[in-house]
Amino acid sequence: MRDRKSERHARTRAEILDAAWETARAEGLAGLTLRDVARRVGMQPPSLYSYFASKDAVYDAMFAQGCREFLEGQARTALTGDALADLKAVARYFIGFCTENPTRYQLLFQRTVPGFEPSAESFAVSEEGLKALRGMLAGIGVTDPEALDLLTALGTGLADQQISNDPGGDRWIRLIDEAMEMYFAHISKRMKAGDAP
Amino acid sequence: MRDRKSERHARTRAEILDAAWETARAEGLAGLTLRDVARRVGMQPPSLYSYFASKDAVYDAMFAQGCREFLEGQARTALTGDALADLKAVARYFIGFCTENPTRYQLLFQRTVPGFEPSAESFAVSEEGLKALRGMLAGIGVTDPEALDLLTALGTGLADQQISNDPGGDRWIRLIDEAMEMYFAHISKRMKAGDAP
DNA sequence: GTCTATATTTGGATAGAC
DNA sequence: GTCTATCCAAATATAGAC
Repeated sequence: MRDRKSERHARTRAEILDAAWETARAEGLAGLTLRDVARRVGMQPPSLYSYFASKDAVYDAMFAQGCREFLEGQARTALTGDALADLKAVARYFIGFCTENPTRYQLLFQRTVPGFEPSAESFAVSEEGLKALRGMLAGIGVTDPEALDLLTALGTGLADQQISNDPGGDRWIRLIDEAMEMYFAHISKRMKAGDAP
Repeated sequence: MRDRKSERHARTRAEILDAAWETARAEGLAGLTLRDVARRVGMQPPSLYSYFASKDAVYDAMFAQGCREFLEGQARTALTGDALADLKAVARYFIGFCTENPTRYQLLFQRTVPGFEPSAESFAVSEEGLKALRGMLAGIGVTDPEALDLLTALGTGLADQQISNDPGGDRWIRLIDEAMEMYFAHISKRMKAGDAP
């Protein structure tokens, strides 16, 4: 039988989490306060403690949610089998994910929040996301660790510049395809050189 | 005649600034407090106000100092006239500058400090640094805006990954030369294609 | 210039009534 | 579960003595 009570509890929890994201977006991730979150959901600050044990627990829930969103979106990214096309698709997904919500990007990929460390459980979700990404790239044929590192640098660089220097625009998003063509040409040449040195 | 008083004042100011850097490195940039800074220089917190009008003024002085350091290091970067070699030298300088002091990197290039905005004066110093960088790259032959954007993405991406995922190591620093070779091959091809489309 | 004392604000967290 | 009342700590900043 359905547990109407815990359903309601979960719903309210989700509502608070939404409010926390809005607040973080407005005030900056480090500037998040429970007071602001409470005001946004129409509660008094102490009432939040029925849903989250501490402010850090809120950060942790946001972190876990962000990781899940990353995984879900990744599962929806359709691959064709054509290496270059798939490389572009993965890059577009990753950079799109980062730029569409810079606050989430900051929480997940940069470590700039005061004293926050994700819980072991949340961290496991995060690891799963990275593993899935590596799996995708292995399917494309990118398995060499250095080639992978170069690719992640390119991806985060494009995302970071877009967020920092043209928020809301597409100045670096426009360069994704060109960047992937450059990268693909490079690793193709490297592989050939590796076959016959 | 020398003004011993103002010399002493400047010296103490510099000492406080050093302490602020140490504190920021230890507690995180956003976690900087005047209490900690004061303790580190052996003063009571209110005494700092003889040297800085506010906490923001401390951030601003740190920002300006970082920009000056960037400029000075850049002036010392010797170029040879060989485009690829110079590209590598500039990249090594930039990424070295970022990774050798992640706190400074965060203050100058990311915008993650609570409510801090650099003053107009400090911001001007920052602009000068970017202009010098652009000038250097123009000397190498990189003037196309999109080629420049791609290069900055590569540079910040390498620096960012190095800082975030291998602090103190050289996992991405090792890739600088390869990345610049990849980039150079790409823009060479592009230029040729542009000449005879 | 430096100190003590203090004002003020802010924000996380708890106690206990309803 | 939610509220009011409150505590406690931290941190910026000011006033005024020395």
